[in-house]
Amino acid sequence: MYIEIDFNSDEAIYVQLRNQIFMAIATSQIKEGESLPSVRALADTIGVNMHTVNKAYSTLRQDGFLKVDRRRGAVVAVDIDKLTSMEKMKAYLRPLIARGICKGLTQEEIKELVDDLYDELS
Amino acid sequence: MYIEIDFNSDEAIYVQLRNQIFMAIATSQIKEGESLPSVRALADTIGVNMHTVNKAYSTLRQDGFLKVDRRRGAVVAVDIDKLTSMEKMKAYLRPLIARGICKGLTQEEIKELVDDLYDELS
DNA sequence: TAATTGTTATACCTAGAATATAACAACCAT
DNA sequence: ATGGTTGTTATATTCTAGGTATAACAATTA
Repeated sequence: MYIEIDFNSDEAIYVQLRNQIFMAIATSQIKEGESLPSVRALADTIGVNMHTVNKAYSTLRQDGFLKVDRRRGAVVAVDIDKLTSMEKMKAYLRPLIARGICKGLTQEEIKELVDDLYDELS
Repeated sequence: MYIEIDFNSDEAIYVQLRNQIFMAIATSQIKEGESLPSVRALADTIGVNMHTVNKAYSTLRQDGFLKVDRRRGAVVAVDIDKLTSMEKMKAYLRPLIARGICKGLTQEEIKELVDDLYDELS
């Protein structure tokens, strides 16, 4: 699993970490049932504190992407709840779509971006 | 212009403000060339500090949504730069799409959300 | 002249992000 | 059984961002 953190970004490290794990799961670089590196190991390889990784893992667990097994560590286990997922996605999407409309992006242009990204990420 | 701030949200006030102005412009509640309330007036009506509104206006100006005229205040003036807008949209969208793919959302389901939101916001 | 415009400056407080140690129970390999 | 590793929790510290509070400025407007 390739993780790259931009320490000059205004985005929190644990958020960058979370997003990259999203992408790793989406692209099947990590598959359902497989283990993630231990919090200490990952913290060491990317050069951040253990607690920063732990926070990323904790939020991923809380949002239904990981389950924690004492003997196997953090294991990919995605809770599928389509209704909730659609609602969340809609809420996240709303300000982005509004921004795009202001900037003159058409409905088709936005959906082309979705197509591009969906291909890129699956 | 109806602005509603959730003071219990984890989202920063100036970000909520920014997003609602996006939506107001997208839905033509405020139109190109029209003035927004003064920073002091808006701060007063929604019950926050002047500088919080000023920060929202400043970022909107920096991102090409407003132009500031000394005599007319903050005026809606959207800079259309489709290439940059598409790139930004793609960057914002990427982690969201990844999240959706993990949760089992199909390409069509996501595009339906885009359709719904585009209709709602234009 | 008096009031309002965005803007800037300064100071303060609080919460969140990140780091640093340290310890815990549970597990596993040797 | 010992030693090392797992996630987790606790405590403390530093730094930054968000928000508030006054105050002042030049430019504009009534």
